[in-house]
Amino acid sequence: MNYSRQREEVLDQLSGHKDHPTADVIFAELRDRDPNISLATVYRNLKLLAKNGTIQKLSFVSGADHFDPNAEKHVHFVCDRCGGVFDVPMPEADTLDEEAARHVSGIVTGHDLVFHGICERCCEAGEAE
Amino acid sequence: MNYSRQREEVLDQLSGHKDHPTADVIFAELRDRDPNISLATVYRNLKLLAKNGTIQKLSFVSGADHFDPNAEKHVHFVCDRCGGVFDVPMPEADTLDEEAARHVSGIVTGHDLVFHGICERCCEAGEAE
DNA sequence: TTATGTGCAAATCATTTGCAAGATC
DNA sequence: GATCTTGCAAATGATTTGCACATAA
Repeated sequence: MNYSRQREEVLDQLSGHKDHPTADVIFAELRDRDPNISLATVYRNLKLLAKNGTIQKLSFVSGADHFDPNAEKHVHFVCDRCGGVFDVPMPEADTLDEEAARHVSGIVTGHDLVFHGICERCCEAGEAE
Repeated sequence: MNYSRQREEVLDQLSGHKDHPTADVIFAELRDRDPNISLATVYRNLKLLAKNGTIQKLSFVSGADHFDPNAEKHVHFVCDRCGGVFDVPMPEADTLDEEAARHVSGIVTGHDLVFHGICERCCEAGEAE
């Protein structure tokens, strides 16, 4: 894989997010810095970075895919009000695959665990009304 | 909601599946019985049935949405070889929301838990090679 | 006979791809 | 200079929608 300025910008921009944005959010933000960057390039690089294990693609939210700068598998939380995707530190989830293996007749290789609800920020915004 | 033959057919066809098919699979199957049914009608009725709680839409598999004739929340298993989606009886998952609430600063209302792996049938097919 | 539901085709949204031009090694 | 990457526009796949016609209550 050759170096590319655009790829570095994409990774850079994604890394600055604590929520896990979609490709078009990254694209819109990058356009300010680099008005010529194209959406296709953002998609291509996010895909590439996910494939080589630098980042992680989150496909479990309905609608567009989200991207997580942390490639390690972990638990997520989706706010059903604002659509934001956040991390959940939850070590209890580490044993889930072994538990599932007892209930499944095939081979279990991993899992996705995603909680839904209302994030702190949206809860506060709701109270203020 | 009025009665409609097409809606009944859609529910009927979905209910006959132990895996959880996509809209276009249902559509292709129904075309045999009812050559005039349209894909839009299948989508409309699946959406309607999901909204009124008769069935459940599964959006966590990448690619097209899958539909589950059982509207009760439960654990799923996705075969990464054949793409099939199956149920996993796993009572341990019932306490996950309470556990997550301890790690999340917002409100937790539910979760999706999906295991990945190779289903029994694909395992057997693999051995036979 | 009014509200709903249908079929079709066109529209929309997310994502990918072909291709000629530009950047990297 | 050969290979990789980009930008753009067109293509693709999943899903939705507008509209005139058909059906249910």
